[in-house]
Amino acid sequence: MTKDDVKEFGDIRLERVREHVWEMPREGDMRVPARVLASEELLEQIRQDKTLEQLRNATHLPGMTKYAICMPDGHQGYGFPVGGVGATDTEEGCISPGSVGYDINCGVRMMRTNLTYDELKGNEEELVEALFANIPSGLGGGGIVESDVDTVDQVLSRGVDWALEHGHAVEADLAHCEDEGFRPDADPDAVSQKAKDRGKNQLGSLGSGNHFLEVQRVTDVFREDVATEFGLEEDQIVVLIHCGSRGLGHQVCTDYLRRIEKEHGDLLESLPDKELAAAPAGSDLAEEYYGAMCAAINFAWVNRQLIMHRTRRVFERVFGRDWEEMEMDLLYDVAHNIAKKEVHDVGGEERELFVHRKGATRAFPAGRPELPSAYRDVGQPIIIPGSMGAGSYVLRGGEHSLDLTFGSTAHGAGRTMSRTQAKNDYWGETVQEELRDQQKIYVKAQSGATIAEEAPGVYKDVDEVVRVSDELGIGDKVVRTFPVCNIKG
DNA sequence: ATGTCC
Repeated sequence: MTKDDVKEFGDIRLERVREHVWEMPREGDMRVPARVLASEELLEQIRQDKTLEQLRNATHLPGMTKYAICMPDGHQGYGFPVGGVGATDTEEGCISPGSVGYDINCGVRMMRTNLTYDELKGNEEELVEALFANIPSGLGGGGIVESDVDTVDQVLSRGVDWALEHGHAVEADLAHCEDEGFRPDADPDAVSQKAKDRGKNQLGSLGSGNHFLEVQRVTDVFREDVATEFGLEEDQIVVLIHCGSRGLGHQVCTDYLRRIEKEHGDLLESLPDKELAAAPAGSDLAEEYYGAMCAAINFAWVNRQLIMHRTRRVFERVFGRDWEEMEMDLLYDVAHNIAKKEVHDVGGEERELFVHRKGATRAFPAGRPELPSAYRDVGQPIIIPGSMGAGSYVLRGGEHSLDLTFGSTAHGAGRTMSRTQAKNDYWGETVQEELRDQQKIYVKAQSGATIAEEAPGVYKDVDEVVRVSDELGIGDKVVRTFPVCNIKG
């Protein structure tokens, strides 16, 4: 090992295993080593906040298997880093709400169209206004569906099938969603009344922060054969939707963190950070949290489904054609804040694990039984949103993902500065005008502050994040897109 | 992320 193969950041030591793979050796009470998957450039950003310390803390969780992993877009989060993957044994391990995240099943879906950028050009203002007027966004209530608690119960237990029954989906939408838009382990009774009350008027709403809906055009195709399988080609218009489970998921996380802290204080005492609070596998609370989390996952899938279906109607009005004629079909929907029971090979043994992916995307390669038939032979589509000035990527689950990351890759570009800092450095209206005048990107938001907080300059280089994913073979580049219209909270 | 503290 040469000097360049070792990095010392305070008391944290990283050793280069090979290109883009850094290992934090096991020491003290760490149960396993940790790994950071990053280029030198991204590692230099990752080391700036508490990410590495949080990653080390995560290795203390009971039942942690192989290693705790930080993705190339990793940054500091609540307890467990955003961009973190941790797999714990479902019998001897634990489940940790902070390692899933507050926004349960925050995720991304992409819808294709058969429109080209040339056909859309000139209609950007009308389209962005129509989308903004018809798709609820921002903090607080107001959704596409104004429901009651009974309806919320149906959504929680049935997922996208509920949307299908009520005319907000077609069969093909279910077939092109992670888990077919339905987690059977959902237990609506484990979701508090308060959480349901928060969710009942938020079904079909974007929310705020980094959530958005973006019309994009495909600018680059890297793997022609896979792009063809995904129905993607250069100059095609696509729609990307990024949002989660709103107040409902947030309340589920809050409720269970509080209960777990109280009822499993002994486990809490053994952890280096109280924010990692976890329920031991097999305990009543672990079961309840898993059921509630799965219910919140279903809620988020319905949320994205309602927004997508409404988007079809908006396009119909703006372009004067039926959505079916514009072939507005769902490519795929991926979750990036989730914990799931999955079977993985660990040292030659098949084991069932809770795979916590917090700000990390499932990236299963061809052949995994969980994949829908459309993608079983090619690998799952992965959608990686970048900033509103940079564009996004579609990847394909890479052949090394099961070995390296429990079948996971990055989830986005990752912030480089706080929201407070961003508001000091940027002015929303200026950002909006520059995007329009210099890049022909039309942005409309509820609040100028949100535009400032989400200015392209506050994000890491999505190209660099994706390059690392591609070179490691965990998620392979398929196409790149560029923003056309963006609406947000 | 989030009715940005019950």
